Amino acid sequence: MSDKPTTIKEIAKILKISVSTVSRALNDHSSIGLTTKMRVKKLATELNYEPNQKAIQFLQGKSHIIGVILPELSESFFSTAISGIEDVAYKRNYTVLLAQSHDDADREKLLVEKMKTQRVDGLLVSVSKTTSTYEHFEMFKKLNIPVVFFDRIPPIKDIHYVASNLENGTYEAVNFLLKKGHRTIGMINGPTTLVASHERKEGYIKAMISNRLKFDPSLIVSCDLSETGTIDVMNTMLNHRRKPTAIVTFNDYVALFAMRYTRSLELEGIDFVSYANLPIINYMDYTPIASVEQFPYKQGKKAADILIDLINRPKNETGTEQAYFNVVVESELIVPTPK
Amino acid sequence: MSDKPTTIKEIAKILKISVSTVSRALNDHSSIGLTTKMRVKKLATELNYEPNQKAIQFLQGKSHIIGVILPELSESFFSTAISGIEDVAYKRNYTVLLAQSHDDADREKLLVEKMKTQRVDGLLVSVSKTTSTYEHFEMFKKLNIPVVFFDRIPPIKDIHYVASNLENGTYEAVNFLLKKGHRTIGMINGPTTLVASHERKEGYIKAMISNRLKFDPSLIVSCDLSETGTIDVMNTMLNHRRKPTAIVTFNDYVALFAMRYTRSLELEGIDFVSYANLPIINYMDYTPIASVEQFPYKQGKKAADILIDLINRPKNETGTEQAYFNVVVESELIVPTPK
DNA sequence: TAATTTTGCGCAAACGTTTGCTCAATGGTT
DNA sequence: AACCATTGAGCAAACGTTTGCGCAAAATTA
Repeated sequence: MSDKPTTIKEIAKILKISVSTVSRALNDHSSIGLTTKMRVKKLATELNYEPNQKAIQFLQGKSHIIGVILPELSESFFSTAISGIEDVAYKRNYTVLLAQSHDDADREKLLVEKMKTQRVDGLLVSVSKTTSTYEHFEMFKKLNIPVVFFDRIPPIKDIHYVASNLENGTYEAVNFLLKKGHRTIGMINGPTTLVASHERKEGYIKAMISNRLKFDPSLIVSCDLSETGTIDVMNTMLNHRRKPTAIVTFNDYVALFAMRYTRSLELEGIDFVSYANLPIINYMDYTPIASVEQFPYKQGKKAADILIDLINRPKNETGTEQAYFNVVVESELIVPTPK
Repeated sequence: MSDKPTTIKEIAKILKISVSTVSRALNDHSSIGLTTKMRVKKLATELNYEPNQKAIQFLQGKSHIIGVILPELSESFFSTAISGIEDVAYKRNYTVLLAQSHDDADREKLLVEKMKTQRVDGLLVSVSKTTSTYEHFEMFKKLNIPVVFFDRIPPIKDIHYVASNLENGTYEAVNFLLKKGHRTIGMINGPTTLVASHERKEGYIKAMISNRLKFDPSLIVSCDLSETGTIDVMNTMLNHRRKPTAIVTFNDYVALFAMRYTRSLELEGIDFVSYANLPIINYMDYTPIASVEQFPYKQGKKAADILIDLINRPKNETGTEQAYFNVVVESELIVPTPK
């Protein structure tokens, strides 16, 4: 019966016109008469015709697939981002080829190869923590396949990327705490190698300065983000000559560790502000009083949009300087309304 | 330079042999001489040849894409499952076309259409909460495209599915609580329409009976899984003539709601056991003392494997009864070792 | 009315690969 | 020496669609 999908040929045969006419009619080409168009379209819908994407993609040398390589699909930040990527891809008629590196540089490299084999039209990557070489990405550039980095940006030049700017979010966070009356605000920052750590620090400083307060560098401490590391820096904080009454932490995990620790010491009254990684925070008993939202969904959308734009940009004339998209998604302080 | 990928044609031209010979040589066809094979393969690797998947897929009428429709990508259960699906698809050379229904039946229907348009070779679905009609899936059956349901199974006949059996996990959970000395065990179950609710109940009953205890149906209450709903049923529980000393909850969210509520009443000493949805539970202060693991990763893997098997099964001779895969992944009680 | 433009449509090539068929050359058997 | 089997390789079709080019008929202009 309806076993094999209808093709353009069959429509042509039934209507006794040529395949090309049918094709053009369906694509609303200007050189086809209105009546013919109508007839073709009518029959097409009757026969439930749907163009064979494979054939089109093959013919046009486009796979209409974008590769997405992320460290961990099951991490909330990334799965939310995927959600955004998928929504855009869907809307723009692209397919998402998904892969996860599990934060392993070797596997990541393999995946990049695989993506090449699959002839993806573009690549969206959040690099693994352990990635230290980047030739596999350079290769894509040579092949003229656009690559957009996303959230975790490698430290190389001439790349497209989308990342969140944590400076202003942090600024708002610190400002919020200042407005609440806090004067001694600690910050548990991440490793100094991360761009993200630097941005957080800048935001902190900016907030202090704009409130005409002196910036005390010793109130910002680096942390390896583990639980024991967090406890260590908390001890430093709590023994500081100026004991903070509020603390900004690098992420939700650190916040939870720190809060758990202070409670175990039966310390009360320290306000925590964090960066939103965990939607589940809504279900918890003790949570930061505010958090900086990084909009992973939005970031994913943006990155996908840029990638697809790049894929469809007019052939870059050789010799012309290539422009690089460096998009920054602003972060924002979210203060939950108490229920 | 290396702008356009190498094709089989170029290899043929360089070696002054025909395209078909090259193709066969690369595919280790028996009718090609060893020397020719060697020459071809050597040049192929030198030229970095990689077959154009699109062309092959087009020619063979196979897209090598499996569609995956899930309610929410960012929910941990599903993103973990995806992880498993992706790993299998990757290994078996399939591409995952991802889409999320956001638990909206209409969107789900649209997505199914889209999948059809994209000519997926197979479909993996966890149906949305609001889905109540299933013709769009029937259509796939007519087109001879296999569909495997997964975790959330629609209540219709003659389908392939993979789901977890919660009966034995629940049995273990209740048993565990009984061993701990509890005699009055409550259960906050989900809507009675769900298969999952039924299985949980069966497991509960089985555990009671095998311990020679009387089963009290009034200790099992249905809940809409919302926070207010949870509080309602908790009130019922707490005012029960036999107040439970332990409660099995439908999922982690319900457990958290319930635990928060009991703490707000300054009630202590009720043990909770839940079903593992949330990895983040490790970071929390108050958690269930045990949980039933449903192995979403394993389920995803299994479902993907079955789907791809179905895709590649020999053409089902008309008239032959079709066999349906109904795979059950056993659940298991996990008791965290206290740190 | 003749010359020109416009309109509407068909022909055929192209995309990269696989595969059934054909066929020549080689080697082995009577 | 005549015959057959095997081996190795080429020809060409096929998959479904798009698109440049060509061409006839109709419509417009001069």
